[in-house]
Amino acid sequence: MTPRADPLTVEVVGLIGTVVARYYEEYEQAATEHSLTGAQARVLSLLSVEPLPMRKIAQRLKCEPSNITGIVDRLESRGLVERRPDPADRRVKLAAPTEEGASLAQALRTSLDFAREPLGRLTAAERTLLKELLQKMLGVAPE
Amino acid sequence: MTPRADPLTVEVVGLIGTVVARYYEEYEQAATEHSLTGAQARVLSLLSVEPLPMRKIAQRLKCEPSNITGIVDRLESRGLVERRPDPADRRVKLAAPTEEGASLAQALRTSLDFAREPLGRLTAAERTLLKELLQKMLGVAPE
DNA sequence: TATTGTTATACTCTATAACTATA
DNA sequence: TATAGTTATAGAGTATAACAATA
Repeated sequence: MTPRADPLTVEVVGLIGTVVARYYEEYEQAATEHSLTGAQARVLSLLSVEPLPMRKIAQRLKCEPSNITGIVDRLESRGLVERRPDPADRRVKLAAPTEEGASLAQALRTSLDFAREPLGRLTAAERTLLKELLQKMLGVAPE
Repeated sequence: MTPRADPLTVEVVGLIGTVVARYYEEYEQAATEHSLTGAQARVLSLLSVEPLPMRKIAQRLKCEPSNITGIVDRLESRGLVERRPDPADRRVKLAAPTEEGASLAQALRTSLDFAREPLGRLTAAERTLLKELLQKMLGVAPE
């Protein structure tokens, strides 16, 4: 019983597509301004929250673990990330941002103005309403 | 005067990020199910609306025109797209979907259930509200 | 035996620059 | 001379398969 071709749903889907396209463009642009590819920026942002095993990074990015080797290699060669041994399991390598990597991740977050600039057009009440609608749409428990 | 670190805005930005990630995953998955890459699916979808000169495709995808040559080559070698001369300008080649390409584009649209399935969780009134909020956020004229 | 990370390979996407054929 | 499309090239992301080290 999902809504199909009704004009309202089609229009909302189109709007969401526009949001997605704009978000992606701005993300890529922000990454490029910091001399990172999109994939590198995503990995660095992920690691700036907490160091992760290579395997976990692949799971978060939904790609094969073998790809992560190259991405982390490039970040490491720029001194933004380092590989640490995991004391609990010698097979595991934990990727962690260096100080420079952490501050670059911070700068990246700051320049990600998307949704902050457009959200400026909404009042606080409207933002709250949007939050609730997106939560319901995504099936996220409000609290 | 854009809202910065207030918790509400941060939360909405996070939700939009989730929507974007989910949309992209589902788009890539739908493309893969039809043995297309994401880029090929985007080009084919674009052409299914109307045939376009190579140059225009690049503008729409925001990439260099030289990339389009290869993408259209691959679609053409699978019989999904053809290059037609433009009667008005012999430099121009119009890329257009074949019958098979058009029906594949249609199938792709149908399997893009994102936003249709999640939107099913919203009532018609809520979808209208979401539409209006997104329009205001994107600076789109309501009509 | 199973798992972690890596290597090797092949394909696609990407930007840049140089080329061709038209305009 | 300018523009449309292409080719050539190099770098990056991707999946697959096979490998070494460790569990």
